[in-house]
Amino acid sequence: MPVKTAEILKDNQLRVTSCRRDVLQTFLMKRVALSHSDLEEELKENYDRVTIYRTLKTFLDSDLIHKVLDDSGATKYALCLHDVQSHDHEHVHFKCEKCGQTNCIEEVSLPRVELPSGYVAKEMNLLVQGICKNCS
Amino acid sequence: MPVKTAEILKDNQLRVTSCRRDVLQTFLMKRVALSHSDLEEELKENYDRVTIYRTLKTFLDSDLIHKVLDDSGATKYALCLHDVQSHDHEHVHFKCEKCGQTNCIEEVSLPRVELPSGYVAKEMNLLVQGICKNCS
DNA sequence: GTTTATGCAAATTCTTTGCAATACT
DNA sequence: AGTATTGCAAAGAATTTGCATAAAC
Repeated sequence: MPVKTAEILKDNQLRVTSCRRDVLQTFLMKRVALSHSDLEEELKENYDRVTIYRTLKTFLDSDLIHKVLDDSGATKYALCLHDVQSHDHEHVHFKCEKCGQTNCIEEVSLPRVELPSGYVAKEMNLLVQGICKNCS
Repeated sequence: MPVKTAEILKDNQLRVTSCRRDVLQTFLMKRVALSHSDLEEELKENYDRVTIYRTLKTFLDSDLIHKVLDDSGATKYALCLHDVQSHDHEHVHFKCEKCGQTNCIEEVSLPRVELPSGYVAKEMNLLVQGICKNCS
């Protein structure tokens, strides 16, 4: 178990617990958006369902993760580690219809969208669905 | 009760029932994305919760409505009536942080996004969050 | 008359809350 | 030692399924 996870938690003023480290580690390894049930699947031997819910909430509050839009109904989350210089509030995600995985596309930045007057945009999320690199 | 709803249902090879007409009518009147519970709120005197779920599923299968992305966890739906000449698979929605309403922005078309090679896009959904025209 | 939709009951799944025991700093 | 986190039980939403009745074609 790398120390990296402990450092990330400390950097975010969070107590270092093994559940938090393991959840963080799972995000780092999988590198795709994960739902609560994905994490539960992965970690249910070790941690209670409720603890995983609370861990996600804690990470969300600390902006360590963010919600990833999904049309499946399940709420998914992804890490936010790369956000300091890039645009914090613009996310492009790709969801593959074959393998079901959703990942952040970092190579692409969201084009400016001109909204009708009166609208103030604070955050933009683009979800592209189709076939991913691995499945095509 | 306008006949319009019956025609729309027939055009989509669906049986004309009063629940379907009322759900459709609600979408036509409200002109914003609605969740199951929004509809239940509106129609609970008349129809069972389950029937509304099934109506939504039927409409979804017929492409009469589509899912609207939302980061609140609740699944929202919107009508797809304007889709013949416009781009069927590109939706821009705006969710207001003040009033909570989500609506389709028809004035804006989604700019082309260049994906890394290997990716095939079939559908794109942009969710913009901020303050809407009415609340600003 | 045949097929499809509805309502009700009940089962599942998803998420949250309270509280005592435990782990972190 | 003091504070925050965890696990367990249980409550509360959200969603699905089965089946008999009712409505649509």
